[in-house]
Amino acid sequence: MKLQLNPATTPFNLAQTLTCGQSFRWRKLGAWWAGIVHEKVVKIRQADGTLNYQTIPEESDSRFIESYFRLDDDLPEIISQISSDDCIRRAVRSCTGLRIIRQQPWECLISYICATHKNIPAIKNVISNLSKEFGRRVTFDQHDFYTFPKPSALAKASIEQLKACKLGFRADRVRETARIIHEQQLDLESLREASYESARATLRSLPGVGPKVADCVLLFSLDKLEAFPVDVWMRRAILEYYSDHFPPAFIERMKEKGSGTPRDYREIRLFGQTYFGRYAGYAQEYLFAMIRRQWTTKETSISMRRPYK
DNA sequence: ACATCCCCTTAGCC
DNA sequence: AGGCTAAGGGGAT
Repeated sequence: MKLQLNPATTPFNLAQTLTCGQSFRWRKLGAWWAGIVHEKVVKIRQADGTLNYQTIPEESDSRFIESYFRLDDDLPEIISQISSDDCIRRAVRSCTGLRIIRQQPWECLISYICATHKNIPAIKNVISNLSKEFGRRVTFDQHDFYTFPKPSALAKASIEQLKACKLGFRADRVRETARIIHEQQLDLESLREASYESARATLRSLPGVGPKVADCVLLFSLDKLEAFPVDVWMRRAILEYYSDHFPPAFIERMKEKGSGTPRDYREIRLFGQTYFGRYAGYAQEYLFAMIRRQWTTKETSISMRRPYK
């Protein structure tokens, strides 16, 4: 199947979008990217304005891809809304076409509960283990893929089985959350219609869901583009680019403390949301991508690279 | 090689 | 009430 995009009205960069750390299920197979979306294996590649893709089982409706990659977001309009200064404009320019992915809430929720206190490679590893153990195998082009486990499968799993997937202390939280979703005490899809604040409060009632995990699930799966997740990278970005917007004492504390308190979290989130506006989540993704690139290419100032002693 | 530190945090205890 | 701490295991340096 083929999807033609006009770069002027619908800028999109597939590789950028798949590698910026928001989803953990994609892998490179030669020139193609392959992953699982809504129980289907998807193989996709981009040549400028053209997206080529195949799915197993066959899906003829292109809205499936358009929805997953949020091609319905008016990115030029969003970018103009978040462009509060030169810094964010530079971030946007450096990863043109980066889009937020519309993941499935259930998978997104479990993924980010598992992500607690783990780096990206380790998160991918756990999600892959879980899917292999509790998902369904689908073979495509001689490669094995596994669908994401259903709530019932994780609810029924033993703690030992979950720990064997390298979940560690997250095992209880994952199983308990799975049980609540499986028993339909909480309907994730309905949160799409709720306000940001109300959906956030509901998510926070689940074990393993703190402010950061809630904001990630809201942004990456529940269409709450005003969500502004604050993690260690966002704190580094704030320190590097936006320290002028905070009291000096606050900045000093951030430099010394690795993690920060729930109050600090709220402080930074509210800054992001008021400063960048209703598409703050997009600003967060662009800043996130920029600070990570700066960090890995060692362009960041020396003082920034040794914030914790 | 090898040690040491860090990681897209949460929850439970004072 | 808010600050401190423990909690896998892999990756980076």
